[in-house]
Amino acid sequence: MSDAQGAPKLVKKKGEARHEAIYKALSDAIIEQRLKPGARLREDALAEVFNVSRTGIRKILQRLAIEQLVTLTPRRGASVTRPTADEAKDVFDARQLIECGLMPDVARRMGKKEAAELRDMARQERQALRSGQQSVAIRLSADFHVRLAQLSGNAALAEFVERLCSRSSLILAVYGHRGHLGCESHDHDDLIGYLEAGNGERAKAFMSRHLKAIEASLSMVEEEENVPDLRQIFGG
Amino acid sequence: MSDAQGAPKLVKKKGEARHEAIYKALSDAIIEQRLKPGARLREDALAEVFNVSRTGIRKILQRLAIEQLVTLTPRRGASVTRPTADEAKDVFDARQLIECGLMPDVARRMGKKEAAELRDMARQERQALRSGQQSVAIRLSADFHVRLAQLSGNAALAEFVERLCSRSSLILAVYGHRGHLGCESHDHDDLIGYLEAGNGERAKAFMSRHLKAIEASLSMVEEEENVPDLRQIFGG
DNA sequence: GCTCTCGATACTGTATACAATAAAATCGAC
DNA sequence: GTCGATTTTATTGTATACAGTATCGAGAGC
Repeated sequence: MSDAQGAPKLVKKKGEARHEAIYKALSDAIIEQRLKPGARLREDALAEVFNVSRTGIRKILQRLAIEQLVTLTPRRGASVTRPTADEAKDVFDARQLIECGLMPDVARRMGKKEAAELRDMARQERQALRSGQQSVAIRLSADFHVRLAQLSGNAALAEFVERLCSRSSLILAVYGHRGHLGCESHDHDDLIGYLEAGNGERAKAFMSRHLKAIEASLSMVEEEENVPDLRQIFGG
Repeated sequence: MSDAQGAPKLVKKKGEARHEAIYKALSDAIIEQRLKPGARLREDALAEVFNVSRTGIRKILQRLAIEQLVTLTPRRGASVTRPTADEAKDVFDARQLIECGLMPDVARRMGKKEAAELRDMARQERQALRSGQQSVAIRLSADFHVRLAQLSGNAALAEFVERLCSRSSLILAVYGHRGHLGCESHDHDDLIGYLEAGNGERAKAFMSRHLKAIEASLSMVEEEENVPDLRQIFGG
């Protein structure tokens, strides 16, 4: 899993899949902070790096804009969204309401297979953290929360959680200190325990503390911006 | 308000605003069921009706697809989404969780000005209902719920409610009987009363009953599809 | 030396043209 | 007469070319 999906490899998949791959490469790069908030994303440059025309790039940028990972300024183009403190508060309040509210349903539907899958995800996350890949760990943590929401069986809410987790990753990447990661090492394992025991109310309370702890760990200090080298980041 | 924004008037607004107008015309047409679920939306036809090139239309269709008002099938093009019963359940469960959870915050921030604005919206809704414009009333009802969510001060959750209300309108347009509208005549006024009195808990309970009542009023019978005449619908 | 204006440049916004593919219709065979 | 294969057509996917606009730099005036 080392440096992950680094280079898109210029594989000539047909249509659909190619765009999806570019989308994922971009969103991962943003979430893992290889593309830092404020970085401009020029259509020409991206088109060249990924070997597609600007048409396809624009489609992807628009999607990322709707998910609020990039900001689309009318005649200035796209740039990686720089989340504000207010937005951060809204996002974590929303997660508090939705994710906690989902826990009873998740507990009800949690089976052996699901629990095993979640434990595996938690394990991968710890491993990334141990090997110093903090930003990768942040993304894996988000994946965990999303998978959890999907287990509730409500697709609409799961999608919202997915959006909120993406934004959270961006927020964590910007405002989280190095060394003090948002999700404590064993929180996720403890949570799985409560859910597997069918104790929805306890899981709900635990999730609430868990999210509060993440939010409390943020330090609201902004970093400076710099010009990104797309070729280096994507290895194109 | 009669036949509303029927023809886009071919006004040559510059760029931004033009697309926004087309987007609104389309989403309103879908929500008010002038474009029925399953109706195909051909890019050429839309481009001609709205006097823009396919490029702009595609952008708008993609946005509508993300909001799940239209369904984008890979090489088949766009069609108005036909919500399933499962989706309807998810949407109303999600509204139950989010909108009810928001009521305490809304009650806390509700002032005289906000209450007056909401009462005016409720009045317009009743008026549309009285004059037999059921689908317009459905849209106005959605606007009311969205405005309410915005008053909570949480932009992220307000956006989610907006999405859920759009989908609800589509669901109501499809599954609601004629004559028995989702939102009862005075429910919204009663709700404003509780909120203005600062009684968040009571408002929360009332909203819960309100949403349950809407969902219970649905009859899960599907209608047949037919080919739409875009020129007639948009008056182009 | 500073600021304001004018020009060049770089980038996005939009349309159009071309290629690819899936649905439909027609023709032929059984 | 019906089923199947092939051609035709309709519609989306993609790239490219052109136009418009904002930004940056240079030069002149104060």
